[in-house]
Amino acid sequence: MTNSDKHADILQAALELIAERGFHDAPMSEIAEKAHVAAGTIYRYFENKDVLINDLFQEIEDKLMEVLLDNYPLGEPVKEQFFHVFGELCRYLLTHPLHFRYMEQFFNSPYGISKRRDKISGKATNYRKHDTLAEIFKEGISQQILKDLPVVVLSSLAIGPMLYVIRDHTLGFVVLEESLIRQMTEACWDAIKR
Amino acid sequence: MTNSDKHADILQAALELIAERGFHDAPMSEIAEKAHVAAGTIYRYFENKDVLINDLFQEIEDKLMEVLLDNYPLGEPVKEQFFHVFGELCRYLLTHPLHFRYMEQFFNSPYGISKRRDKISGKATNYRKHDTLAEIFKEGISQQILKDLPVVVLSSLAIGPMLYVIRDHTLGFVVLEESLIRQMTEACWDAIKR
DNA sequence: TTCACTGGAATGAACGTTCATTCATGGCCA
DNA sequence: TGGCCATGAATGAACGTTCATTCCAGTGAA
Repeated sequence: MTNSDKHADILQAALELIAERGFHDAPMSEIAEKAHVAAGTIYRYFENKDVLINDLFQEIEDKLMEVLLDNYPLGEPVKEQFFHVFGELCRYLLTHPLHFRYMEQFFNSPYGISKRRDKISGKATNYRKHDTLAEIFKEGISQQILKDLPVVVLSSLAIGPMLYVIRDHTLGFVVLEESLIRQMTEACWDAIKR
Repeated sequence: MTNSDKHADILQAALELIAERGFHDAPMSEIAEKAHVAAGTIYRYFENKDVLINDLFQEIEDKLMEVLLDNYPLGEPVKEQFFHVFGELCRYLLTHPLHFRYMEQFFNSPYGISKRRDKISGKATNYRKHDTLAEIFKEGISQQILKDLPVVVLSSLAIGPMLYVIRDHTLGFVVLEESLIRQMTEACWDAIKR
């Protein structure tokens, strides 16, 4: 194969292994094997495992943001914006279960926690991406459409259930068809609307 | 100290270390050190690390169940039962942050996932404990008080947000005072009520 | 030939677990 | 009472394994 892009191959292999088995059961040797590359080769593309893990996170987050901001109903009512983001996010995660499971692992690990801490304290190294959902909530609160609760709490009320259910879906505990997604979205809206 | 209970000491040390740093950053050697015990001694009390981890989970779950079932408003309306369980759970987790963080780690790991799988498929090894919350939801659905959604989904809608917010609380991202808890409980009820 | 890239064996640190040994206690006999 | 022994809990050095990372010989395009 003349056109091999080892950088991408390695990321893909890492994604599959880590999403399925977790950070600690995804040895570099196996990532290498899956990427059809030798163990040492990985280190030509990524300084070490931590960097690989963080790069992969960044890649996924970028893709996700792109999807969320595509066709974004700017200027439309808050409810519409919420349904757009919620729906797209849900659809994306359901069609990309590996990305979902990877993100879940990431946020439940020290990697994700420190990233989150940076973000909330405003020390994000990454300015181009503003927090879409937080903006919607602030707007909704000031328009008295949403309950007057801290943004972090509104986020949890809206997104928390969805993430749980998607997890149950990827684990095979529920089947999330379109109508169920709609009902859930409504229920989450009920939870945050005033 | 004549009255040392090494079994309990080891569990406590494991709890603290694992809750703070995760399963994979809690070596047996350090658990031993923290419990003021030699490495080998742990193996007199627990067959191996997996057993230690599962025993600790069981202990915490038992304590939690005891709290939830204490003063349980049997025969009262569904809403009342829900508020009781929700409130007690919330209070318990907030006053036992180590237990909360441990459970979180556990459920986000292969340990917890297989446990959950057993439970849902009815293969639980542990018959004495019925799933309180699931019972409430089934009752609420049949009385047409709650939305007609799968129990797993209702659970996520009700409990998901709370767990997220408590996490943010233990990480210092929000301060959960009593009024905020009440507002959240109401919001969760809004999400599941018909 | 040169040189950037690759493969995969080698390295060393960290871990869970084992086991030969030590230690502490309580019962027993003189 | 005082000395001895039996029991089994506790110890921690050592072992085997796994892993991330390094190193260097080999390869092929220019």
